[in-house]
Amino acid sequence: MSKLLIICGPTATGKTALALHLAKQFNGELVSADSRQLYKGLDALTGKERSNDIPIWLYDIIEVGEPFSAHDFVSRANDAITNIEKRGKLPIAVGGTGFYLKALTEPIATLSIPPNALLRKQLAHLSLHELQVRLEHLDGSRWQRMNASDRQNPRRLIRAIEVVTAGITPKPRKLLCQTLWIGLTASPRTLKERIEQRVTARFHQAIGEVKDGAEPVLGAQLIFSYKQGEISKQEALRMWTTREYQYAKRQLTWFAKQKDIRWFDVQNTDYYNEVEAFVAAWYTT
RNA sequence: GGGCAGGUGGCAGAGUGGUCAAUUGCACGACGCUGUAAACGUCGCGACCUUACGGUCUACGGGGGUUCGACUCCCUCCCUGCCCA
Repeated sequence: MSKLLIICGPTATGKTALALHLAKQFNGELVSADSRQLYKGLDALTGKERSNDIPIWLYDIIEVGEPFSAHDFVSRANDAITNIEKRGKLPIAVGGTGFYLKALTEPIATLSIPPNALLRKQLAHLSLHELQVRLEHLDGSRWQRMNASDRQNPRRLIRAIEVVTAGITPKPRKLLCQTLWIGLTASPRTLKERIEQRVTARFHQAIGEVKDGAEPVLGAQLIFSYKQGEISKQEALRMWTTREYQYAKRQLTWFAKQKDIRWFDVQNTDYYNEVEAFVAAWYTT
């Protein structure tokens, strides 16, 4: 059975660096599972890391403003994985977008129901309450299954109505791979420090990547404000760091539910060797 | 030294006699999320007790006063900003 190695975890833990290292050890190629590194450009803003000899799939595949969904990700990632395997190499999915990784490994039936632009446009005018009533009428059980948070989330309600309206749910394509999940983590304090360092180091280059502040990436708006002279560099850095750290915590919340992840603390000086041994044991069986 | 404007919870900033442990935003904490996921949403956020309903205490610069009752009114002191000297 073919294998897929997965490296996940919050931002700024060195996932890509580790993945590249493992790719060299185990003859692999990377498949990025990051919803922002898909964008062309924005290297500093999204913290891309590149390699001269290891290919990284799914970097730089869309323009800013171009729509892209988890479904698109699954389909392109599957193609990449197939391609890598065909050449006898080990695919290594690496990234911090938990939903993408989950969708890739546990195919989701309704994911293949495409967005209905017209419906979305109509529903966009409705109030939260109207959306709730609409969904409850259309499919009471679907409404019942939603939790208190999602019931108050217009985006979720609209998608639910969209799914229910679409009716038939095609069978998802099952990923036939033996997966190994590796998570990188660190204490909150270390995480914050690493984020701060990273953000500071990339600030200068990031300035050049921000045009109007509307780039769909953390920090873009702040950097734009800085360019406009509205806030100081120090403030911009501090706020960007805060945003990134908040994001890291959301990622940790997400991954905490993923029970099959084997976690490694990046503060442990020997973790590269531990990961290598762990992967080797799985890879050679 | 004189005049004016202010001092409210980690920060910003509402509140101007009771319905205020105090609107709101940020930060912070926890969480949810099966086609926007670095997005989107929910909850909590003085202390203590209670499974909960709820209760007790301490708080709106310090002190004093008026009042049944003050973050809100009065006096005084301290501090900050602006203006005049």
